[in-house]
Amino acid sequence: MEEFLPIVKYVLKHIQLTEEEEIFFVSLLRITKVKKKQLIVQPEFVCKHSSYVVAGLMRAYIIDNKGKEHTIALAIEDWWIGDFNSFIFQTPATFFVEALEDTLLIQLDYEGRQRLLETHPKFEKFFRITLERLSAALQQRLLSNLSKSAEQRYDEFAKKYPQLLNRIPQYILASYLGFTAEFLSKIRNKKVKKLK
Amino acid sequence: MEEFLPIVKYVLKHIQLTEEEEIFFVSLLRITKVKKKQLIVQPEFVCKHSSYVVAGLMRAYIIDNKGKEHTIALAIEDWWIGDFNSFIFQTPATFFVEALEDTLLIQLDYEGRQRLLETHPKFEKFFRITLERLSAALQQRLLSNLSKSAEQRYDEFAKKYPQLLNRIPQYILASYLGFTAEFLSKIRNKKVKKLK
DNA sequence: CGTCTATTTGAATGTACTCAAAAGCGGTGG
DNA sequence: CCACCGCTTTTGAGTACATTCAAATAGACG
Repeated sequence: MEEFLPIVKYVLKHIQLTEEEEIFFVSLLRITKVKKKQLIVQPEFVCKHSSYVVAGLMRAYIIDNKGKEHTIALAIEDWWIGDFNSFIFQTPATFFVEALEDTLLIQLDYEGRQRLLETHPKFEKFFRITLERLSAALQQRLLSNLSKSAEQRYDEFAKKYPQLLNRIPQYILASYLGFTAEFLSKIRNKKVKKLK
Repeated sequence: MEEFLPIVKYVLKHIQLTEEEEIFFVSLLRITKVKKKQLIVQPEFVCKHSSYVVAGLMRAYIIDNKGKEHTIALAIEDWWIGDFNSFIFQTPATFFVEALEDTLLIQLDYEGRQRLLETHPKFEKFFRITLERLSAALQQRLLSNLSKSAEQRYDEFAKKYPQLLNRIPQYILASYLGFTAEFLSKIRNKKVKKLK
């Protein structure tokens, strides 16, 4: 049970659980270890699990029709990742989900989630709250893309996730922020020069 | 009660209700009529209601530090609108929410929603499902902004919401899609010329 | 109608992209 | 432990997509 502690703590932040509820919840989970560069979701296949990151770093991305990657989500410790659309509606994925570092995941599959919600409706509240936060974050990111320049978005990210800045390859960060790796390099270079 | 039928139908799409539940839910609602250009939310004030559009058209937008408007959401019949962050966390709004047409709203205030969730946990499921759909839609829009050109985004919108195309002023549509009104005009002009 | 707001048009500009090549860096095997 | 290979980052020149600003035109509403 020890190994499921992080996710249980996460759930307890949002709802209270009896011992029975906790045990049932944990019984639906499984541990998965993935190595750097390994894919856990890919286009055409249905995304069967929602994955909670215990340790490590994951990302979800697409490849557009020009062959360019666009990072739709990043997830470090205590975050969730997957192809959201594919998981919720159990339709073929459009994203790749890969490990950027060796990563330890705790996974809940779709059937498990369904059973959990049917037998323990208390978890509806848990998912409702986490979805509120997800929606709020997505809206903020959209707003940022609509109203800010590339450099402003970079600064915003650097301020919000300083610990991530040196953990993610720059070409991936660029694809997350919505511009090219070359341009990110130029933004950084400009900042270095300014400091002198 | 008649006037609350649209919203009740909307809820019934996602969860089943007993007569008691339906009556209690409706007791928490109120009808609001807003005229074109009228604001129902503005920055600094807390967004107290979640608004369901019965008839008409609303939009949520911000004004950035250069004085430009960015439309974060549009809502026609059978959609919800508000300053999501402000409503969920009951913090000061950052958006304006205004009517683009004379609009009939049904509103649920924050306290009402809280009471509803506390006394009728069944509604957790309702909000969970609607939030799943909201998140999925936001993610798709973000993806579109990350990976597509202005013209492609316009085409996508035109295909997805043909009925909205001639109902929204073009400068607002442009601010929703993430480019300027002038550029939208040029995109449209180009299309007209191609047809000849 | 007249006025106010929205759309169009054009020229100049800017931000970010493309492509290609060089430099840097990190891991792996000999 | 060093040399090499592959991947990431940097650099620069040329380009493209989209913006800005200003003025003209078209539309909507009282």
